[in-house]
Amino acid sequence: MGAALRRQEDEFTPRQQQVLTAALELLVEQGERLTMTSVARRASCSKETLYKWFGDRDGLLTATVQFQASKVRMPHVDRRRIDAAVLRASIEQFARDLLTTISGKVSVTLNRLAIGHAGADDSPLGDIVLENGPLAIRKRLKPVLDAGRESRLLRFDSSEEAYRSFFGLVVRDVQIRLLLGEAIEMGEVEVARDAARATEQFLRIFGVGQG
Amino acid sequence: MGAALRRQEDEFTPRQQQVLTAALELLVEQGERLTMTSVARRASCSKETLYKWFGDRDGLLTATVQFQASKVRMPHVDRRRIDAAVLRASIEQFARDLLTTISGKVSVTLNRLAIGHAGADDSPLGDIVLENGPLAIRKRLKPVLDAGRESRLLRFDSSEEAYRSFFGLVVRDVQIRLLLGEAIEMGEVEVARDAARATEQFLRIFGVGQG
DNA sequence: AACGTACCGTAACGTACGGTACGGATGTTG
DNA sequence: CAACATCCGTACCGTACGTTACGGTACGTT
Repeated sequence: MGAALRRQEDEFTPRQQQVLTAALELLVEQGERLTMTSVARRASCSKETLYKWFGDRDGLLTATVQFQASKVRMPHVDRRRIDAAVLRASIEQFARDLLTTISGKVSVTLNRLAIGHAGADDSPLGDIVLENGPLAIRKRLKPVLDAGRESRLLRFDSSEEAYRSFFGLVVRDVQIRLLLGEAIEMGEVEVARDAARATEQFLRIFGVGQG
Repeated sequence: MGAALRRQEDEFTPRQQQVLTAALELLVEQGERLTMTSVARRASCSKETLYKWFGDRDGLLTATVQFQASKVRMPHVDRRRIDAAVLRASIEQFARDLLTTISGKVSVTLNRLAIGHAGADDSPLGDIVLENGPLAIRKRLKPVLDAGRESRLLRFDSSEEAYRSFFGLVVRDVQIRLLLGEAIEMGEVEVARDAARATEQFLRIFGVGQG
């Protein structure tokens, strides 16, 4: 997590945040083919201002991703005492959060953007997106997993490995299919069902006793 | 699986295959920003020929993806009789295949390409890539899973659902991290280790008895 | 009132690249 | 050889878009 990856929300003036919001909208609507002209028009600002504030097109895109990342504030859950029911509920909640995040339009759009840029230049978009999405949830989940282990409810060697299996069980092929353009219905019902199933399976693997 | 998604290898003349190979190389090297000129130069052909053969840039890219897909011939495994050891070995082999495929440079490149195009136009690239990668493996794995169920070695309601959990356990966050540009070492050793772990976990969830 | 600053709107520039046209070389058929 | 097809090499066209330049306006400061 380099200094450039996280950025405080108040580093952007309100007017700049309007511009970035417009850019994000256009990104969701049109993807990578947004033009500087379209952003200026949507945000009712001049192109000169865009270039003064963000340097160039890449700077605008980077700022947009950072802006979005700065909006995601994570409540920090850290439980010392925990029982089986609380543990299960916590894990299931994280599964819901993760699924909701990655199936959202903004997430799909920004992941597409970062993936597109990962091939060519060495822009920091990939790191920012990675840091903002899965890794953020992982940071929050880790103390829960550790507490579960200390309470003899979970068994694993590395919380890193446990989290990655959790990620796989929750996300499965949903993310890649969404990125590839498949129209998958992921409403509250589907998210809840998948989260419950993933939690069940996770506890089957890492839970102690009958889970 | 529409007719356009699969294409026989011999639908392309040898010279055309040379051109497509060159295009694939450039795609891996430079990603989406390959130009028609660069393809013509690399393949020692004229741009006019490119347009005559493939229509336009999108047609060339589509043909390239189809060409790559046509090269992946899958041996069809279909076992009627099966025991626990064979089942485990088969599943583990599929896990290795899947991991090897998705962590390959060509796979990463073509997935990036298809994801980039999924945002804007409705090009068939996404479907082709999906069909060629995970779904191809799924088709091969399904009879094995079914045989496992019939032999009372596995328990699941839907083989579709079982496969998707298998996919998640195998791939985890590797694919998205690769797509986002992270340099993950995935040699034979890592693939084998991950495949063994995923198989273990899969059997823990879906296996009957102590697995 | 005068000035500087910040910003909008728009016109213009430069260029990269998709796509087309044409000449010439090579090979094939009759 | 003649006629024709295929395809290479290259010059060229049109356009979209990133980037810059510039004139005009609103507003705060002195």
